[in-house]
Amino acid sequence: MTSVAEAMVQIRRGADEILIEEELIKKLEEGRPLRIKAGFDPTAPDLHLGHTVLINKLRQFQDLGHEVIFLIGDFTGMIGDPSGKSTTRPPLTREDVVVYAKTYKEQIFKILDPERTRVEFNSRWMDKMEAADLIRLASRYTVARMLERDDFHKRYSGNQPIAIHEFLYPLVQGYDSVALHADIELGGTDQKFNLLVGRQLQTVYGQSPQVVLTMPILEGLDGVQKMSKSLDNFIGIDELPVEMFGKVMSISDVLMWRYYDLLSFHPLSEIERLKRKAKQGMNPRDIKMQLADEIVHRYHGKSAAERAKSEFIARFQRNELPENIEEKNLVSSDPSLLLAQVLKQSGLTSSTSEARRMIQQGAVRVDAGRVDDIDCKLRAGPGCIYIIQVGKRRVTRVKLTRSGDLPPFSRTPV
RNA sequence: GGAGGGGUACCCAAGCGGUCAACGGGGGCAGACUGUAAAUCUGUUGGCUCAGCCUUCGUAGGUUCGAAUCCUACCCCCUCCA
Repeated sequence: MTSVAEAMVQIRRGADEILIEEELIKKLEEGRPLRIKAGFDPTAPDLHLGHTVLINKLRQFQDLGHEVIFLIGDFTGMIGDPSGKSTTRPPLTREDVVVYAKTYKEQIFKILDPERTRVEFNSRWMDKMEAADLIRLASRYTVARMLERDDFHKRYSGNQPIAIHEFLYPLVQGYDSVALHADIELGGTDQKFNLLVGRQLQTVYGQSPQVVLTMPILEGLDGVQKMSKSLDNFIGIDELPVEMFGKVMSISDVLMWRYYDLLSFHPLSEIERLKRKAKQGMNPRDIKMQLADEIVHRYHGKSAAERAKSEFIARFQRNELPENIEEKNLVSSDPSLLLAQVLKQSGLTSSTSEARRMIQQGAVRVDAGRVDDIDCKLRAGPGCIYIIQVGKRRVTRVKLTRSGDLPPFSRTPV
């Protein structure tokens, strides 16, 4: 068994804040498996690296012998966590929640140990709560304290609406800790308020208050905003190895260190060594590659990571075409089709207007040759296959046939 | 319940009868430079059968040769008073 002091060193790594550390040490000294709670909104079905900062920490607690309670907030999900949001969120339907929750369950065990994970749904106790109980719960907190919360405060003073039910979110989340007798609750720094409500409610209900541990929020690919699906700045743990590798490589050098700090499992000394090397002139690109390698390896295995890396090098350092190019079959009724039409119909651009813009801006290549003629047409017929690129990342192999060339039986039956 | 302010493209935000597919900023996309980095510069950012045409300024009507701009009704948001 790891000593308390050693455990504390591990637990502190990457953590933003531990409230209150002395209490945590006391709980650890009791020597029993602690109940570690972390709540998840069943709103974003696909886990991304942003989520893993927290989940990795949960895994760490499991490795230290504690019990993780992965709480799916299916009840609170119907409210929608107002944390960090500047607008009211529409309540989810029960059906949505069920679907999302299922996806979560399928994905977390890529990181967590199923043996030491208890998956809970807060509807289990919240559904039983009666209106009177809810009112009693609500009476434990004041509006003034709610408005202390940064996001509520901003919205309130910024003339943005706050619906009453949003106040219930922190209360219910806090009550979950009561229902679960949580010893520790983990959350992002933006959850601090909610986690503290849990402490207070536990005290009110005669329990010893949970220790609150907050983890930093991981910035998305843009390096500024929180990683999230809705902002499309995420790296999903389910993504293809090549995609994943490429996305890591596309982050900025500054962000790379942030990712190293929050995502890498390498010893801190190793990361320090890399930082020194970078200062001495090592190409940050190569350091980034190590990171990309580590992350892809973690979710897809060693060989997939190696393949992703070599493909990346081939594609972007040697400018070769990717190995697997998507193929599209297009049919033209004329002997030739406008390139702009081809771009749109193959899905390389979302509209012909965009296609024309891309051509005019010199972003389009056909069989590796740049085409900037807006009136360019591609011949259609047997054997007319083109490799078409738009920008650096979009590539498709287009097979262009004439409708007359099609054998009769392949026509769509009426 | 009363009084006032406001709803413009992905976001913020101008415009207040024609020159508006709509200034400016952010973000996005593309080009140059690179390390698919950052920074910088440039272009672009409703759709189409694209030197032209069509649909957009909360919703629905109306006035007018002509409306994002004026009128009417409705919906939504905010503030203050009660």
